[in-house]
Formats: sequence, structure tokens, C-alpha cells
Amino acid sequence: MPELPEVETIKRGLAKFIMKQRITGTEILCEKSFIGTPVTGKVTNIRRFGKALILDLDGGSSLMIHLRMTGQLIYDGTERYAAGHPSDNFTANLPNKQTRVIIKLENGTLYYNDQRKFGFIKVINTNEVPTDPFIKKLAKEPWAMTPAELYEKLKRHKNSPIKAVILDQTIICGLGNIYADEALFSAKIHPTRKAGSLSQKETEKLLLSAREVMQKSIDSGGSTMATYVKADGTKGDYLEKFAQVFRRDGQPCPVCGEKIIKIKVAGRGTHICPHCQRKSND
DNA sequence: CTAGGATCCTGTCAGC
DNA sequence: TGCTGACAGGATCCTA
Repeated sequence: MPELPEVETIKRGLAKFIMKQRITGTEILCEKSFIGTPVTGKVTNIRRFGKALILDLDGGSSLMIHLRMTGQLIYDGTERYAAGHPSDNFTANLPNKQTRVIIKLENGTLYYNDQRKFGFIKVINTNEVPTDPFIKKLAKEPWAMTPAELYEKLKRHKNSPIKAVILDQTIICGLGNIYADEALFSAKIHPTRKAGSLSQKETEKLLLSAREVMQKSIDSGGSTMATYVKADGTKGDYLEKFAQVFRRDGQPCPVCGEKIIKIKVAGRGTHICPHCQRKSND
């Protein structure tokens, strides 16, 4: 699913098309994908908390949307604008068999598609957004966190692999599988190293790397792999232009030329350069 | 409290 | 062709 940069891209793009538009109705095709009672109202604000998107409505309700692994948002108005998990749904006739929720607006329709049904749209009161169990648990995003704060957290989870730690949204918020791999590569840290083994200097480098890889992605409109499409329908190009290791196993490391390999860490596919990211001081 | 693994669900792809 | 297992840009739940 989208990580922070993709959700930020969705937020910015979607704002252009549905801000100030009124939601007039909701059709739920999969009960699991919609939590709460459907609401109507004008979209007054679009916010992002980590990987969660919030649409505030003028009636005092908000829609919290989390796309998890395979969620997509496709706005069909005078033009079609798609974002989220890659598939032909972006151009296919809608709704289709992966459509879970249809949100009707004054001038168009917002389709929520989700192949694996891990994601959801949830109705909550706008004033309860900050206390929602998911939102409340989120840690700071890399730009708001100091190296010292991160270092403290690494010490508290000292026996876990560093990759597992930075994927935990309650420790640092926004990284997913792509940017975890990219940040660790950029900081030259092996993903299986115990979090507690990182020096203060390494921790700072990792934090700065996380900011850098995600900012680059936001600036280029999110990542793609014949895949993620920006909310304005154009493709982002982070993976093509900037990704150094993610899904590049078998290719030469752009820094040293050694072959990039794929391993498994914390249950996730993980891409590393075995030369640039060594475990020596674990 | 931390740490690790199973689990939610559908679809695709590699390897018999 | 058909079957099978592995895997997937996430997060939670359960267990030790």
C-alpha cells in the first residue's frame, strides 16, 4: 500500500478535485471495508496522519481512510483521477469486483477499491480524530523527530532488528517497506542489526536518510512500479528515478557495483547491498 | 513491558 | 493444463 509519500501525494491531488464538494450518498459493497454509518456533507478539509487520510465534512463528521496494502481511491468526474495500489482498475470500468465502497459526490464519484480488503473507510467525529485509537498511537514523523528521540526509542527496542523497529508506526511514523529499505541503504546499515547496536551517529544518519528518501518521493509525486499513480492521474516516478535497492535484487549496487540481494527481515522482503550494508559491528 | 509469529484477504507467479 | 506454495509498498492480535 502507499507509504507516507504516496498518501501525501494522494492528499494533495485529491484536494483539487473533491474539496468543497458535497458527499451525497454512499454505497457499501463490502461490509468489512466501511466502519460506521454513512454520512453526507461538504468536504471542508483533507488531512493526513502518517499513512491515514482524513476527509473532514461540514456536518462534524470525518472519514478516515487507510488503504493498507491494496487500497485505491479513484475519482471519476469530468476526468478520472486515480491513486493507490497499482492495477488496471485505474482505467477499467467502475465499479468492478474489487470495488468495496462507492462515495457519490455532487460532480462525480469516488470509488474505494481494495483487492485484499485490509484497508477501510471509517466514520468518526471530527473532534475525535486526535483520540482515535489508530491516530493516537502514531509516533512523530521523521521531520518532527530529533536524533536523540529516535536513539532513545532504539535503546528501548534494542533486541529487535532495526528494520522491524523503523516499520513500527508507534516508534517512527511514515516508513513502509520501500522507504525502510531505501533509508537503511542510504545510511549503510544492515536491516537485521539489532536496534540497540546503532551508534548515535548511525541513528542520526538513519533519521536524515529517512527524511531524504521520503521527501524526494513526495517531490517527485510518489513512487511507481508501472504502478502508483498520482491523484492527478499522472505517474509518480520515485522507484524508477530514485530507488537504489528496492525491487532491484540481481542488479548492481549504484554505489559499489556489488549485486543487490533480497532477504527476509521481520517477515518482509528486504533488499540490500551486502557490501555497503555490513553487519560487522552488531 | 518487549519480541516474534500468525492472521486478515485476494490475486499472481514460479515451479513442478 | 492444473495444482501448490510463496509472496505481496500494512497493521493487529495472540503468545511467550
